[in-house]
Amino acid sequence: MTEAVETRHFIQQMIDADIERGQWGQPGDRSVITTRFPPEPNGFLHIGHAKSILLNHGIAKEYGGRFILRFDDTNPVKEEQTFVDSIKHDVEWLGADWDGEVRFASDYFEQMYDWAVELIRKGLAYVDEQPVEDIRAQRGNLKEPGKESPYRDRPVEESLDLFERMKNGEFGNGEKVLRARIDMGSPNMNLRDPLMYRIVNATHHRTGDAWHIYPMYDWAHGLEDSIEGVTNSLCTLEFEDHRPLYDWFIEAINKDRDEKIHHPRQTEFSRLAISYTNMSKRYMKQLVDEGHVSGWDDPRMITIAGFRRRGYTARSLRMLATDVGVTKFNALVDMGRVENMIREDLNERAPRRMGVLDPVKLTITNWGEHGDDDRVEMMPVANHPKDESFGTREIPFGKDLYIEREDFMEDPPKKFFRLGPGREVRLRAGYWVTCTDYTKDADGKVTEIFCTYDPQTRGGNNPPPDAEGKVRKVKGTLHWVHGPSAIRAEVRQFDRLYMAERPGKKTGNHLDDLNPDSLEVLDGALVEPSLASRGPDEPEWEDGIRRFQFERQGYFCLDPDSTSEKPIFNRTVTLKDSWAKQQ
RNA sequence: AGCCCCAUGGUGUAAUGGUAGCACAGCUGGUUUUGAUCCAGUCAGUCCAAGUUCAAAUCUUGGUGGGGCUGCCA
Repeated sequence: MTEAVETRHFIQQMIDADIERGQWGQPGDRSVITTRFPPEPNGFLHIGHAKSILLNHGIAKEYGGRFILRFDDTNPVKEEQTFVDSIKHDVEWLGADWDGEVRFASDYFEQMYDWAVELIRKGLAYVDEQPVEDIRAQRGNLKEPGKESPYRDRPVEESLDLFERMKNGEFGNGEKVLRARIDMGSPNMNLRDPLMYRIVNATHHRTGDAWHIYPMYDWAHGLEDSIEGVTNSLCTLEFEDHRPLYDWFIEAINKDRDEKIHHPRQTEFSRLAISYTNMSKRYMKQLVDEGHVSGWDDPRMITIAGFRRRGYTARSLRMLATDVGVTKFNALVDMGRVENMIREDLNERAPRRMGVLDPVKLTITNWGEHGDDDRVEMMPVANHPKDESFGTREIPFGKDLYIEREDFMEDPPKKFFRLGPGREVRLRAGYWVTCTDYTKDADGKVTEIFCTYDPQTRGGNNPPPDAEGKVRKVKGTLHWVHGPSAIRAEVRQFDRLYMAERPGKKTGNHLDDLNPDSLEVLDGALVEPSLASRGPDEPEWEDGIRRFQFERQGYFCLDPDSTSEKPIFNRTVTLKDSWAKQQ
């Protein structure tokens, strides 16, 4: 055994060095470290956001600093209060508590405006009034440099006047913009006199009609970070080319200024990508809008809400975030890893139950040999095979049972360790039974299985040795339910939404890769009666969602659609199945 | 094509000029009243080329491959 060495990712190492050097104040002061998660409230959060949230929150906590939740609400036409609410809920659910009040970029509009005026005064920004097409054409392209706007050198007073009138709502949408005066010949497109403000005459979800101009991302973002004292502005790789602009704006404000504003450090890391999924908000919206899924929280969706409804725990997502690490490499994480994380968590924490998803009737023919056909025996069974603290419960066993249809074969191969004519199996925590007969309907579907039980195997225990000292053995153990006491339930089984590793890669349309069988609803499942109410062995799940392992089947959670008459269970993930793999 | 970024087993990730390690997956075996779990073992890697150096996954140069950038979105 070698010592487990804690390895620190490149961002942690950079922050360590910054602290040592005194980048943010006194050398060695860790508590200044401030991070933020800056979502735009225009949709639901997905698993990729979870990585970012957990990274930012984790760093702030590790250093004893602050983590800020800030809504980047700079585009009134796309943003809504409902998204603010759902995002707050998701961040909270993940366990990423933020420090202080939730912030909004819109709270800083006045300050940003003042700084923009300063830039105009310094000759670093100007009002352009060309049509959008002209501005676009003048930007040039990847090979050719741009051309300067005819308004680039207009007098400062003129820009000042126009900018104020833009603010006052004197112009229509798109009639004028404020641009930074940088370099139309820069090989970095972001530096070709980028827009700072555009005119949007729309009602903002928080500021109402107070503003007619709204700041662009590049101008606004660094200022928001600066105002909040963010030390480390962490974002994804595609913003790498924006960093020079991020720095330029802060420096432009600080130029010729006595009181310098805080200059955060932007660092980029690779976004989370998972096979058989797509993180595109546009794609997800299309799935919802066109009804390919039931909503943003459809358990097949990779939104945080979707994972939650599927039965994933926040802990499993945190484990995943740690597992995938933080790098600049464009990695593709296998969906199997995500599934392993929830298995690992739920294996430890989920109490065990029995439920038969696709039932077939099994009758014990020798149960009532002494005239007591209705006899029901209560069988004790452990709620967790490895953790005694879960305790035990009692489940009823009697003449009329149900087992899983796939656990019986009329003509089973040798390696099939389950039930077949003449074969003996153990019914978990029940008795050993031997199949003596079965019936089929006109379609050839098995309708009922007849067995005898061995009274010497109560609790599923081995029978006593025979005269020669040999103990009879069985290869298989099946789950089952007692018919008269079982609860009828709906079970929703999910498979991956897309069949392609990278949806849409081949044809350009992700819908082409949709899995037509991603949802299977089983209406006639039967589960043991203990599921009717919360058992003493059920953990205090932080989100209140009841989760179980249905033995030999997988992990399931109770869906909010459940009623008192009919519980609905969502299959979170199957158990690992080496038998299925053999097939 | 201009600029920027990236490259270690199948996958993800360490090694910060000095023994290429860990996890997951796979495979083999053991335990097992879940074909689960658990345990043991095992397979498998530095994109290519040149250079610097006693020593290169690590530094340099060139190539190859992948990603990003031409919204009045963020």
